[in-house]
Amino acid sequence: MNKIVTIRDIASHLSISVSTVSRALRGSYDVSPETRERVKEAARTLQYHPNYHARALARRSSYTIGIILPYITNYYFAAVLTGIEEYASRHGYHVTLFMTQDNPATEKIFLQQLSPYRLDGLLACTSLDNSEGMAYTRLLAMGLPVVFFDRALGSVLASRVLQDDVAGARLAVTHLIESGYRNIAHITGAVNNLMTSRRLQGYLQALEEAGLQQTNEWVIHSGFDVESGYNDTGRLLDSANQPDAIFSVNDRKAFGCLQQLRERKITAGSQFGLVGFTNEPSASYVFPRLTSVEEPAMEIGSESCEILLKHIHNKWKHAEERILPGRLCIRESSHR
Amino acid sequence: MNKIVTIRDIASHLSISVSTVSRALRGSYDVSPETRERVKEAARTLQYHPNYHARALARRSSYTIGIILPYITNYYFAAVLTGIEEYASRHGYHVTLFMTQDNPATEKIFLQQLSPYRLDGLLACTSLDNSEGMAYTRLLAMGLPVVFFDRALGSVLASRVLQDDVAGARLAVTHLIESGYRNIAHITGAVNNLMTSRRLQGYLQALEEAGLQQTNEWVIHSGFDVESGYNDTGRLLDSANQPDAIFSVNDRKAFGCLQQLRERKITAGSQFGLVGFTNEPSASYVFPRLTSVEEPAMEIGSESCEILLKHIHNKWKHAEERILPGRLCIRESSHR
DNA sequence: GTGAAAGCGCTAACAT
DNA sequence: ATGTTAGCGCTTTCAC
Repeated sequence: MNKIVTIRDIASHLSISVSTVSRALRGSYDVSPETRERVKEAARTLQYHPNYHARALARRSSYTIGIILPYITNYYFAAVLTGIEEYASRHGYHVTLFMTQDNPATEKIFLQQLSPYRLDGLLACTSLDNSEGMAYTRLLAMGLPVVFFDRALGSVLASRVLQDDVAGARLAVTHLIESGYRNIAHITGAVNNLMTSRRLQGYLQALEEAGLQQTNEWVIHSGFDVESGYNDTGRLLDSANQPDAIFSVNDRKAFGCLQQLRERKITAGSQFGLVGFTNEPSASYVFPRLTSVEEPAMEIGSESCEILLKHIHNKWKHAEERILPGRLCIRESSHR
Repeated sequence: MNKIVTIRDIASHLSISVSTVSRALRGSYDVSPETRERVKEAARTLQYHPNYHARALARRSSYTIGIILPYITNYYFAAVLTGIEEYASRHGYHVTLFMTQDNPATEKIFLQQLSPYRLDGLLACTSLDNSEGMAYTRLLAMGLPVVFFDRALGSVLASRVLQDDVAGARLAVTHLIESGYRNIAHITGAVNNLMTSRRLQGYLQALEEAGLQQTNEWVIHSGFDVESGYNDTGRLLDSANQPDAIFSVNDRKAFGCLQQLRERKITAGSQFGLVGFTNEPSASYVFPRLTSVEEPAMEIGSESCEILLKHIHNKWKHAEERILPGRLCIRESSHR
């Protein structure tokens, strides 16, 4: 590495003191316009580049936030992260990424490495099976602001940004009802999962509001993937009490559902209604195109980052919960 | 923020010197097992957390690498980034993310902020319209190792990891030919784009190898999105000289193609052959399921990170180019 | 408006 | 094997 140009070099080059250079460089107070210009000019010609670690050390703040999330190969998280990065970088913050692969052990390891001496704040989406918030509580106690997004630990007192799963699910199911479907099943994830239970709740509410009967038979809990959707739909269609529509907890399961329907020569969007959740781009590539509840992924990202920065700047002292509404994107799969 | 526990505190608590503590803490040489244990014990009880910025300042190395890329909402880049993050964190490196939105101006701004005083290395995928590599050359000259992935600037002498687009395209087209299709068109991106020209080259090679005639009519340049695929396919099917198969430069265009075929009641996978490129997950959600050339996205990520770390550790002095092969995933859309 | 000086927390010679 | 010490580059009182 070549010799490093520091503010000291600028100072001696200009025969002024380092403190003046320091002040001039971040265009701050108490420095005459002329000196400021001379300093900036010198910085340019000497090819000065600030050392962020030195700054972070002296200032005890690094202008860097950490993001903990399961993965980014699914559209939803990629969009959330995009929202975060965009907001953060627009406000002068950098973003370090920690991908847990949805593994609580990996998450824990990351968490143990972190501290306020490294990061100004943390945005986290916990692993699915993570139940204990100790590591987060420790970080908060050390003075590191934490904001949860999408998934939050109930045991940890921190701000959180979630989407309105209940309302979204109600929207979806009400739409199916209005389209003329009456026997609406719900395929969803594991029973103890928070997202599962919220979307189920919305499903049940919608049925109730419409005076439709609820049957346990029509609620199938399994995985969140395409194959589970395929299998769940198979089970429903094989049962004596066949539904004529399905509300799927997410798009991926809905894609599996489409496949199953296709194999049975059941036309989705006329004989059979289908609505998904997430509204990933592929929802409009499949056939028939999938009606889906759009999750406000980018907004979740940017709003959680906004809250985090407020915490960092000490604007907000206490935890806030923000719940963002979704929006129904109506396509062919829910026609009648 | 609470009072900070430093190695000095541990030292005085144990009545030993800070250097011993420092050495003991990163389990290094020249420290007796007993002291090491006592130090680690004290660190735990005193709730010591290392200050990475202080360390980075003293060591002139931050164990952090930067990633510049256009976006992550498409599957390919998300997978590459996953490969990078996984490799990096497994080797003790952290990853800071810079998303350019494929905008050269944004890219340039990021690049100007960066320096070896902040990062140990940089992994970059340049914006599509970026032609000038000055900023990268400057960084390299400052001693910051840079490795390009997926897209590289010809003008910059740095290592790069790319996929074998030519071979992949040849694979795709040869497969169509072997399936019995003879009139194979190619829908692709802008003429001056590097990916476009490489995949086109593979397409032409395959035709030539099979002794099939090449027609300019059957090569359509437009955008990379679904809609372009839809439109391009429309043009081809409206032309006097109709193809019976399409090799699409990517999956998204292929999805548009499927839509167009569907509207015209042309059955892909029997009347008409179709192969895409990328093999994103949705390739197997659509109907008929899309045959596609799988891009080794994760590997591109991990291998570029591997090369970068070698540069950082000064193992490799000069630039290396690595070209990874793809693999054809055969599904229904290319049957006959 | 500008300067001197004391750190920020850690590392790495060098000495012992 | 352990200690002493001089920084790493920047910020920030506190004087003037």
